[in-house]
Amino acid sequence: MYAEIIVDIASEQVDRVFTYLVPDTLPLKPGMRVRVPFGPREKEGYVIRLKDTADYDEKKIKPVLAALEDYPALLPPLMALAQEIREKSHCPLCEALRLMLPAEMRGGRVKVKLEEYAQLTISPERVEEAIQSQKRAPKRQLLLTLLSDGQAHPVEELRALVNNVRESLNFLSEKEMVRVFEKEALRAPYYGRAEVSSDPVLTLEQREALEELVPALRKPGKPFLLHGVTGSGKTEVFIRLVREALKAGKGAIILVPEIVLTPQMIEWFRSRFGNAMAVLHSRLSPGERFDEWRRIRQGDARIVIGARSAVFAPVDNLGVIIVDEEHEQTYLSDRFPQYDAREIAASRGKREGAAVLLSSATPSIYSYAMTRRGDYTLIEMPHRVLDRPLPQIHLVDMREELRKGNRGMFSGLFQQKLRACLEKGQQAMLFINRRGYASSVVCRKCGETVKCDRCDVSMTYHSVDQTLRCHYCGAARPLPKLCPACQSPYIRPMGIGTQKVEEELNRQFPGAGVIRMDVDTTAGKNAHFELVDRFRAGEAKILLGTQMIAKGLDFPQVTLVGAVLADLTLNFPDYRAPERTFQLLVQVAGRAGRGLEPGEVVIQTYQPEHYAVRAAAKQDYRAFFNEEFERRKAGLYPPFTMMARFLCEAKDMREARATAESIRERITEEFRETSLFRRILFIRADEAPITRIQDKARAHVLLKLLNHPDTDRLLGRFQEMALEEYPARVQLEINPASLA
DNA sequence: AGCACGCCGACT
DNA sequence: GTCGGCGTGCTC
Repeated sequence: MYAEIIVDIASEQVDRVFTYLVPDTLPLKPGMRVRVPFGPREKEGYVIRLKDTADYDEKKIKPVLAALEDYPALLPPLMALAQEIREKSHCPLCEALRLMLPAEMRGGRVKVKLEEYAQLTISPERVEEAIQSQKRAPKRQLLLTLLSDGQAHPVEELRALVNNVRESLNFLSEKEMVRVFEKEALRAPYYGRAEVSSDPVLTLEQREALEELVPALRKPGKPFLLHGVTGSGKTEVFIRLVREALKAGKGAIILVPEIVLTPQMIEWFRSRFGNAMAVLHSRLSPGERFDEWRRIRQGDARIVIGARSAVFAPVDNLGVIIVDEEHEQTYLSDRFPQYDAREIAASRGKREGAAVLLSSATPSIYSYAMTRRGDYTLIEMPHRVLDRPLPQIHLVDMREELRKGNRGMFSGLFQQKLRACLEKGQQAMLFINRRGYASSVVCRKCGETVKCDRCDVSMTYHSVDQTLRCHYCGAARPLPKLCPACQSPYIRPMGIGTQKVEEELNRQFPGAGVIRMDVDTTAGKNAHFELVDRFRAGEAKILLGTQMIAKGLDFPQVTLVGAVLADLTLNFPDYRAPERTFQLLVQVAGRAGRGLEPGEVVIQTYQPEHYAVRAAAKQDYRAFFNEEFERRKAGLYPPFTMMARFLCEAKDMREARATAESIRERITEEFRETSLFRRILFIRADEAPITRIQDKARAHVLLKLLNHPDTDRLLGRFQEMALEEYPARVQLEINPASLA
């Protein structure tokens, strides 16, 4: 018997199967991980296929050395999915396969943890007799008493109750009254005990949504898009749908944007499903992640809740994949191989016969457009549960404030509302989409901003430790006293970020208590949970934060929400800026009025007439969609077109530019005479907006293409070009999340 | 990805 | 003479 094996080396040159001999003693199955000799050394590999004959010189064929697990780590549908990813993103198969496994599993960096247990071997009726026989050994008597229920007890637990437990156990196991054995232990991530809660009564909208969704568990079809306003009870729909899947003997995957942003989602699920649920996200320890993965693989956990990569969780007999907050950018992978978790969800759904449900209060333009085309089925939930009103939204024109002589960061209206809110003993949330203290440090004499010398982006001032930090590479250095460019002393922080707002709140509202949540205050493993818990407990009245407070949080005591400066996202040089601004403002506003008291929202902006801001203030998704859709059609933006970008990184800009230039020329030459060329709306080679990141010079070729059924073929050709030899490292990106 | 094999410059 | 530079090519 022979096995076709992919060796775990991420290189185009070995991206093909190698034939190995399967020893008779080794029961291999496709999907198993193995250890094989490869050239002069040993490597890990994946069994792709077993076969009876070899199509390679048999004298050269070496045998498989060992299996790394006694079960296939890769399920067949996930192997097929890896093939699909290889073809789509033109990466070596082994890199696609790696997506399906916890990273630490490769190279044997995590081991199965074993735990010692002790259990009676004698029948329960004979325990009393045994205890009597140990009259002169009270520790053995105690131990026998503890074990008298016949259950297996962890030795660690017994150690706390009995001194010298080892000695007594040794004696009792020699006398064959007790046996000691090892069992696999699972390091389960634990976030405090979940209360077991009962089912709330469903609203009419929730029931109607479920009537449409539940049949799809048995007869999947098109993906669904659930458009429900904030607070409409989408989570309860997910829970009931997952329960129906379980009843049908199937599993479920629930994707959330960034798991640490939605501790409540986890708690809701945990309180209803307990240990049937596994959690997968980047903040788990390697051991925890591996054990959660194994619980899923073994079928002990049929429900998986997790971030983007959980879409590859080894759930057998999958019933449904839910993508919550489907408009979020986090579903696009930023690492190679690039994938879109929503696309993968759709592909898995189709391949494995599972229902696919995308959900959002502010669907992406792409997904909503798909419902218009009939490719997705739209389900709407336009009302909040218990008929709670949507919050009242006030738009404040900050130019007007300036004219009135208010040069502070808070408008008069906001100050007044916040004061009233605090006086009533209620809580407020404040959103500013920039962390740190100030946007940048500017020299007022020469106008120079201090930039990171490795990355060419402005550094941000952090007042806690008086440092400048680069938000791209994390480099930190002290605030210079003199301008690096002109040596003048007139250098100072400009603009606002969370830290500066925090200072201002503490100054204007002393005693209210401010909790700040941004990447700087949530570095620790449980920092999010702790901050959220402290705010929920009322320890502070104001929660201030970046976008991480905009989503998924549910604080009934919050009646006021403020967006300090809505324009920050609006002014990004990106065609998605209006979409992002609209989504963010609606999500932020949705944090208000989730309890008994109605909520109010104050949006401060310099562009109150902008359609994204206006639509957000009216919470009118369709108005926004229609306007944005027309704008994209007129401006030839996605989904009508697609962007392709060849990012070229090299030691110096000359090399990076030369590479970009030669790619541009090759494309122009190669396609000039073909019909494909007419679909290229523009092609441009240029330095990237951020010219250096981590000391690599960056240039790119940007292409805008009209969509067409054979666009994939064209992209395949581009991909081949990107793989050729250049002085710079080249990466092809399709519809990149950022053009930086 | 690694590691061997292989063909040309400055050193005990 | 030889030690070693890293360019090309192979790994079942």
